[in-house]
Amino acid sequence: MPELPDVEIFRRTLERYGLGRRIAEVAVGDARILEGVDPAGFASALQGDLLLETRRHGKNLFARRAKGGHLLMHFGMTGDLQPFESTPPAYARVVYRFDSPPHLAYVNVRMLGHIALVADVESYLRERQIGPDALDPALTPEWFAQALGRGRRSIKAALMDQSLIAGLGNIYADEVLFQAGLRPDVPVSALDRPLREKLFRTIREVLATAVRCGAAAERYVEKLPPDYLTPHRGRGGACPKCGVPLATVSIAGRRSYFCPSCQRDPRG
DNA sequence: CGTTATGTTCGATG
DNA sequence: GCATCGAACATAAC
Repeated sequence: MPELPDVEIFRRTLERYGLGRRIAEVAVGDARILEGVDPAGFASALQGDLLLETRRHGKNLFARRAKGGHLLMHFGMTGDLQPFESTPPAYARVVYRFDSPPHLAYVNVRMLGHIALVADVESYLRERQIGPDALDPALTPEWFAQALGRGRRSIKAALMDQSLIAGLGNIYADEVLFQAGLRPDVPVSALDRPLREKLFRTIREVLATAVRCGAAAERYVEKLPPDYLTPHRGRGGACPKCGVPLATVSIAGRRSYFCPSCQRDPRG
């Protein structure tokens, strides 16, 4: 699930159920999800701690700790953050129990994400070379047009590059390009300034819409606007705008779905 | 058994 | 240096 809109939903879940409540007990179901800390150290650090505020940056979720520093959760491809009353859900890798229910479970089937304790958010983002958050209000179309650069790489690869702009993954990069009417395999060098600025506005609009719809690509997909590509990806889907069968192409090792009729190469 | 999946990283290669 | 590609990680579903 977790791209920016999904992680934003997780952030709200954490804010609602986890903020200002004393952490009574932490259970690590699988130590491999922890980064830079062992289960005992992780549990004892958080036991008796309070989470004071949340922050999402791209696909990363941070929570500031009363004891100092931040809890970081990254969700990989299959992560989730779920409240529960008494029995943790399946594949709960870390369980945070408060003094009373509801408690919170970090769920992750494929274990591709990670959880860590970080001292400073800005340093962490710098070390990992994570670029500005895609919904950062300070970003402008002019900035994006410049940041895209002149390289030969495809626009789809650029949109998924977290060091350029953080938050888009395979699903939403496809959605943005669909809404912008651009083929995913167009090299960034083929995009002129007006196209770049339009693309930036589409990024903001698509992400904001997905967040507003409470959209996690899988569970809430039916709540997205009817002309969104996302619900039609896969299994011989058709374009929601013109009905033409979707085409696919492999870019940066990921499958891209696009409408061969609605999405164009600006070079013709 | 093979293929695929919402992410990231690393080594090899062009 | 830049960009792409495949593999790796780990697990389930078809």
